[in-house]
Amino acid sequence: MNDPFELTDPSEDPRPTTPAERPAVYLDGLNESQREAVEATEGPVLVLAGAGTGKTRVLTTRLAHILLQGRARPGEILAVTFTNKAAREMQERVGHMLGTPVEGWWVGTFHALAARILRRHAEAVGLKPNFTILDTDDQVRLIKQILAARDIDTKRFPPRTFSAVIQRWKDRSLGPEKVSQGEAVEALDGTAIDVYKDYQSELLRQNAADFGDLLMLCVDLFQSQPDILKSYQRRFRYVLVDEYQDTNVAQYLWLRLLAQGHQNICCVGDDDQSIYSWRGAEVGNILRFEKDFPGAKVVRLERNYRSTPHILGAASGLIANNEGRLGKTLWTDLNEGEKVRVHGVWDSTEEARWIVDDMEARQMRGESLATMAVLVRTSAQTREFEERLITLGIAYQVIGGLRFYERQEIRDAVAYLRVIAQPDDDLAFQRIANVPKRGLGDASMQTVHMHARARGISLSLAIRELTTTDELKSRPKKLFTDLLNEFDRWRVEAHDHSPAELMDIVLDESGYTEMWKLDKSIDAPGRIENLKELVVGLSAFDTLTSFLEHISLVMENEQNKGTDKVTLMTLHGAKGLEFDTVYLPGWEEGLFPHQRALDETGTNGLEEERRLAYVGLTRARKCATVTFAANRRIYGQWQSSLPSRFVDELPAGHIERAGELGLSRGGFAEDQAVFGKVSGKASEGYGAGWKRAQNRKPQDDLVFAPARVSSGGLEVGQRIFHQKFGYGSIQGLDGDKLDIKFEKAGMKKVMVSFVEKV
DNA sequence: TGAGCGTAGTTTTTT
DNA sequence: ACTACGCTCA
Repeated sequence: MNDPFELTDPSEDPRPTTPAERPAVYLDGLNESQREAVEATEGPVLVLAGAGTGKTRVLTTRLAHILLQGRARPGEILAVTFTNKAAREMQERVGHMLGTPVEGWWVGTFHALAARILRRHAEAVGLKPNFTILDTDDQVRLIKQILAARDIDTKRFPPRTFSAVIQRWKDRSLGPEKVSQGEAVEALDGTAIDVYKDYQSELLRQNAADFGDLLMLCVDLFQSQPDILKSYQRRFRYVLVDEYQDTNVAQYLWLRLLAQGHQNICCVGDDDQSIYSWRGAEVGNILRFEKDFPGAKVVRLERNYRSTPHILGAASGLIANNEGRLGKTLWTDLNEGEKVRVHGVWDSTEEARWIVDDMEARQMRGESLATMAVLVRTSAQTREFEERLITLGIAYQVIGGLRFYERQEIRDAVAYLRVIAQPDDDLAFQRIANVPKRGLGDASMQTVHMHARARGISLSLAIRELTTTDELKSRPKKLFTDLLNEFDRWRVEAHDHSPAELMDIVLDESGYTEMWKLDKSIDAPGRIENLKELVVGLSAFDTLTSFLEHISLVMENEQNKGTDKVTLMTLHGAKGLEFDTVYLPGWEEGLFPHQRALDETGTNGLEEERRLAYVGLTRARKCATVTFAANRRIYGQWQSSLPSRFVDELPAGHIERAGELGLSRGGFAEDQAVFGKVSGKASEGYGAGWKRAQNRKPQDDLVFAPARVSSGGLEVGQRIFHQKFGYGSIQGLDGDKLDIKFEKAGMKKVMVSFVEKV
């Protein structure tokens, strides 16, 4: 595998051999606005690329155009993406367009590019060039230790909460000293800022950086060292950014600093597809572009090449309910096609059955399974689909879930390599010090820990110092010394062995593989397989350092393609993909839009959920099907649910109720009786949600009564039970929501359908 | 050190 | 309903 960042100095880059005068055949076939986006090479450009409007084509053609015109050498171009997949695709497609692989240009993810810059100037921010990059798991483990040292109650504030707060600060490029007084006092009772300070100094001590640091420290570097910044500004004559709507403040600052001089920055994005605010993305970055870069050219790509008019119409009608959009009008030349099907079912089991049966019918008609996808709001929803698919013997793949390097055995093995590469890597050392069991239990680790902390040194160093004192008992002292000697030996071995060979040696000599061989549990053989796979993967690397960089920043899920399979994944995972046939199950209030999005971020949350629905619909080329169930199991309990408000927002002219409704009527009959009983009492204060449901003319027969509360009598003072918040009493009625004072959780606004009378 | 038990949490995910 | 965790006790 190539290191994507193998870089030659720009002066060594060969000039493109193609003369600029050559007729630009690669521009043929672009529509007018696409061409405009490609040809506007100078100055700031914002390309608002609606779903399916040929964004990737524009990006790659623009890059090729800059190179072919001789405006820049490859090394003078910076192309930034969010995912490795996107970076790889860009690399491949530009190479393909030019007929030769492009080498020496800076294409990659924000994090990989920032890491690369940071390694060159590590000393300027207090790191060494071989610093370790910590992942989420490492972060949390480190925070746990800090909380323990500070005696903070992890019951009240779990480590993850601190991790999240710190990450959000880093997303905004706020180091501990830059967090405002007000925020510092407020966050987690003022403890977060102290933990943040400890966390940062501990990272420096361990010569490590987390994902957020890569951007934040790079911004710090640029701001504190104008000369360094200038050198990069001069180097990168053209800057290109994909998925701009997903950038956070740190990334925005990073880009702005780099593009400040020449202002040749082209950002491509779609505000309607911004679905990552929960991990720090700021839609504001895209909405503000013209202010940040005065004189910016804005190009709208509105011609859609993917979906039929009905699908496009449904999606556009839906997204029109959002406010504060930059606004685009998607259109297409394609034939009308089918309307978006909307289908109500009794419960989630029936939903899975109905959808999978529909897929099977298509397969019988000769449609390939690979053209079909089920896009869910939450990953738990895939389970019932899997069960049904297994029953019918239909091949499927679930995208998402645990990744290769997130598995325990892989992380352990990598931890050995990390300690070899960097003796100060305490997190890695702790992970494997007693794995396999060496008799180094908590007690002796504690002693080492205390000494290390007191002296402000790494665990390895602490052990070395302790070998001359009596603080450790003689047995653990010897065991620790043996372990350190092993590592010293492996470090020597590392000189004349490839990383793969070294891994082999270490796994063998440490007894790690042996440990799993002796393990009787069912997943042990699989783990040994994974370790073998790791060694194979390692053989592509020449140096330990390049491998470690790869595993923390570039490594991804291997998805065995080839066989014809249906795809199951979350809506988030589907961004950027397309399928002929798309199924969108679970369009119910509380699930989609998700209750937590509504509770935690209100209107903004709702709008983001709506964008998610928009993303889902626009994945479909030919056929989109929305379904919702009257009953669904949530946290193990059956709850009744109302169709999502998004169902109402789909323009009537573009949808059709699926013909098979009759199938589910049997199921409804029972419900209708309940419904009748309830509706008589509706006037007693069921609220607008109920009325909304009952007034819904076109879909009257798709409306369900929440069985839970159907015995009526929801009024102020009523005692209720909520699955998540426990017991409480109703304080007020507000539409389909209730204001409830919970005994433990305090005041909350919750959905009618989620409470039970007690 | 490890099994057994009780409690809390259960949206989305990249790097 | 299910899981993952942290704690207790043998």
